[in-house]
Amino acid sequence: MSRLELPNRFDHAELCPGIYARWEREGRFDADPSPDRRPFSMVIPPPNVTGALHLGHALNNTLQDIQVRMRRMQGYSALWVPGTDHAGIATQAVVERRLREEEGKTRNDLGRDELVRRIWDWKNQYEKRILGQLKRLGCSCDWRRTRFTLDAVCAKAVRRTFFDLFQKELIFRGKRLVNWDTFLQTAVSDDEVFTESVAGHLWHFRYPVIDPLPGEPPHVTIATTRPETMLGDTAVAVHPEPGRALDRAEADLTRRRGECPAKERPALDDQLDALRRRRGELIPHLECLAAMARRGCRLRLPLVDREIPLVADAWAKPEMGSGCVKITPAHDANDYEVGRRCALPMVNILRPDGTLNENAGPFRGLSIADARRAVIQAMDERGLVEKIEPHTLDLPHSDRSKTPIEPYLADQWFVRMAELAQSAMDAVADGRVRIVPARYAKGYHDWLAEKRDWPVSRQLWWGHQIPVWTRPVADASEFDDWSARLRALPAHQAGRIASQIERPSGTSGADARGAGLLHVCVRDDDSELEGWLVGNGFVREEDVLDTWFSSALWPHSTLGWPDATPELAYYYPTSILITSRDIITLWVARMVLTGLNNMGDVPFREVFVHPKILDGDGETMSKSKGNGIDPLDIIAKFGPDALRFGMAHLTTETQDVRMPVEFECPHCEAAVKQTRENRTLPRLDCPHCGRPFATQWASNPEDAALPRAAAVSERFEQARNFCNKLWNASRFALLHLEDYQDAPVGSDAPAVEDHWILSRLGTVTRQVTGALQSHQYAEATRILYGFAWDELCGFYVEMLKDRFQDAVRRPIAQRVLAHALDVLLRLLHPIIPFITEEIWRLLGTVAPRRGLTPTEASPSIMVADWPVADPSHANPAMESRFAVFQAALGGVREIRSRQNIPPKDEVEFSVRCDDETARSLDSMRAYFGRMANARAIAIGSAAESPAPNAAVSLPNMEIQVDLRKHINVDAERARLERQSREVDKQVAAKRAKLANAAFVDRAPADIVRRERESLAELETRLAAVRDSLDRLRQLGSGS
RNA sequence: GGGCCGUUAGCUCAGUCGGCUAGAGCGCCGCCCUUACAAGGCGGAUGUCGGGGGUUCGAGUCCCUCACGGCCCA
Repeated sequence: MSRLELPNRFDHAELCPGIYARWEREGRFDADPSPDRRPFSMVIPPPNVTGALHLGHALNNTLQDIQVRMRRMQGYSALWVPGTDHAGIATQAVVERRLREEEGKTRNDLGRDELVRRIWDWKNQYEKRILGQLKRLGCSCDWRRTRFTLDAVCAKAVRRTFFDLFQKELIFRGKRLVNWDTFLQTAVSDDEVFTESVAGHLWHFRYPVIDPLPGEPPHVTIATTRPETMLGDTAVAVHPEPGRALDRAEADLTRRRGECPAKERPALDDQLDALRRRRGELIPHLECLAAMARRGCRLRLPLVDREIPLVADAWAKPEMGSGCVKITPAHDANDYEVGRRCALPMVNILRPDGTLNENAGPFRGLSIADARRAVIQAMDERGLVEKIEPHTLDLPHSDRSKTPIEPYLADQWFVRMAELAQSAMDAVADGRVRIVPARYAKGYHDWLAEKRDWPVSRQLWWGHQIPVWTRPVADASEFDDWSARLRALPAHQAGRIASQIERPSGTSGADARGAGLLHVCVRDDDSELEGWLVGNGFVREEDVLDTWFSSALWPHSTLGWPDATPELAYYYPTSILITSRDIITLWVARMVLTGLNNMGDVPFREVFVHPKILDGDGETMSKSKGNGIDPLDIIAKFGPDALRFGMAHLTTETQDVRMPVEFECPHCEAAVKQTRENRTLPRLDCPHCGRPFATQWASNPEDAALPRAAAVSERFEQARNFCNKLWNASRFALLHLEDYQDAPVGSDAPAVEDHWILSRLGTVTRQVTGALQSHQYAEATRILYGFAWDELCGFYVEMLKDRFQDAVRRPIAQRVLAHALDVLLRLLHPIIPFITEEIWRLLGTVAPRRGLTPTEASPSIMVADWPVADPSHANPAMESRFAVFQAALGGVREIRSRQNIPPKDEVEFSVRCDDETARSLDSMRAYFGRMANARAIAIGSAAESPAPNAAVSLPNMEIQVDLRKHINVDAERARLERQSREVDKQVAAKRAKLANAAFVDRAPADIVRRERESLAELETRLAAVRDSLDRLRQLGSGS
């Protein structure tokens, strides 16, 4: 398209795909190790393939792209590795749900291979969509290096890591209580669990005492929120020293009462009263029970008719419930610990699907809910229910299936965290990894400090299958025998297999010494060796690894580890990780510890944590709430550059950002505010045009047939308008550069405004570079916006319009303009890459050689040099001269506007000021004509006041506009009176401040001096305003 | 219960070392289709900086406290 017929809008929909395709075709995103350049590298936080990207991803990836584009321009070999995450449990859950809904089948109907194949199909579809979204956003990833956490390269890294940790005995298998999702039938980690308060009951049950001695009660009472778990009870606990424990509880409460605010006191008083009542009623009874526990008293567990001990353990709290607590080690985390302390048996009563197993006796086969009802009824029939109270409890739920979690005793693989966690803590503590903003380091540290072993097995089919083969061994000699056979294998000598023996744990009584399970871990994919193991009775572990296990390796697995690739040598550690705060522990911490373990070095030097995007009500956006925005909807409406600029603009140091969401009516394009009420409705009627439209919730055919409204936000309008402004300023430049000739721009020839814009350009370059390098994205956009809009467009371009009419002054104006635009485009490019590339191309057609010392422009702005401020252009004197001009111009414009003088009518004005100011303004006289349709008739200390006039008093000058033709006395008088009051107030405040001896004595001298100057200036101004007012009054009374 | 964060114009947000006569965008009001741009230009109005206390010559900024909201952990 010719420059002359450039449209007045940048057609992003038309142009962006082609621009992106050209970058890709020309290999602009590709990065390879190059010894002569510094490396910059970054791995994408891999979006999971469960669904499409949302606005949070748009923010995350925009910031990454800004960094990598800037670094590339700065001459780094800048690599951004893209990829996606297989998100084991989430993706399998989505595919299984569809399978059930669409075909009525379960995963077992399909079998492992077929289910996994279907999940791959899903993955392929969504990976394509996700990568497509990233491209639409403009991301400059090296797509040749796209990875997937379940691909062959990552698989190799996962297997090698597992093997290494296994060999170091940092991985082990054991029976542990896990969070069991009975719906998905897998263990989930603590991080995949959320708690929700649920209204329930507290059932008080009686367990008969076997052969009570005289004076001992015939039964003990326990309270439970989960009655069905009594089938798995293996003890009842009472505190060993109930009296003392109660004393401590009371002392604690008393202390809290002393420290708490007054309004909480009554509640604590109530608790204290209850405690004291208890002491009288309960303690003798509990002391008796404690004695019974010491003598080895046993109870009869009703319904399953099992003898269980009464044990003494501090977990039983005398201040709570009946003072006794039932112990179900296989189904409660606290009870599990009691079970271990007291060597209790652990009776599992659940099958993986959440129904009860044979240990539940007559209740076998029932679901948990049914069993609960049946247990309550059976206990009631036996007269063993003492009472039932309402009770709210915090019930853990699976984040994936939204069903209640059952604590469940299962065989699991764990990563031992003690040393690994410590290494990751040290890396942040000593600054090898810097977390920005620093406050997030605390959460990282606290989480790691718990050093909780990481359960890594998942009972899923979608994921990295654990590379361990197991067979039972009956005794020590059989173990020795197998150990010898394994040692004889060549693979063993080559260090490619490792073995561990697992002894049964948690059991008591049975002599398990010698017997156990022999686990063999195989380092590499080796069918021969695996065949040998299977042939010798070893069975491969069916479970797969937690997704985070593979994500934890991402910074080095994507670079080819465990192979010693050139990429790994050159690009590792990566320069920075940019991510969101919710995965600092889950992901960032784990990357640090695996990086240290596998590579001996941290995975990244810096972690930048960016804000989260909330909706207009301050809630997190999510698909299930219906308040999310699809970035593609924003791109369709505003363009990728506007989305990116908008994202950068809201990335401030503080935490989160609210983004009011609105539907865009597909009929009339009116914006309809999204509210808590309407955001989940399947259809809405547009309040503007009255016609109905569908939302994402439309499901019935009638609703779904309606046109769908996109969810958008007006917060991108500013950014879109900015792009448009830039586009049009560039159009102006291109139209006036037709006859551009490159030549060096000397230091003498340029005009005031040239010096000014060059000086400002240097400042802006310095500020923007600093802001982007320190992740102050909002600051960078603010500086660029203000400079481009107000200074370059609002002043510089306006002032060139006259010069362009002048053949003598035209060439230098063209050169400076071309240069200024060139620098501005480069500074903006990382943020708004598409439009800057297009303008760069167009600029190249008229001004291929540009700059103050002309050089050939690069073929793509992507490979142009990042601007560096030239200190010799810094010109504070010229900037302050210009500021005087801007102020004077503003004064004239204000008077025009106040007086309602038609723009076509020229006005005359004078400026009364000191000589220095007069010299500054004198050189700018001509510009008042074009920019304010005003003509200066006098400038200087002797400038006469035309009469009548309207005046505005500014620092060091008074502007007076001749109003003989225009006077609006009332408006002028009102304005001056208001101004007089304002200035008077300021003068009074200043005088008071300076009259304060403490201030004058104690404040720094230059502050005091500035205040004095400021007061003098204000006083002059006040006098001028009053003077004008007096003259106006005379005029008014005379007319 | 513990931790982190927020509360500044009607809305969404800046405000770095305490020196402020507190800013931006949107919205609002007035004028203008001026030959780059009406997604524009020029001008204007709008604030108990959440409440209270303290430190200081001086507090939006530092400290304490209360209220409300959000997030994380238990």
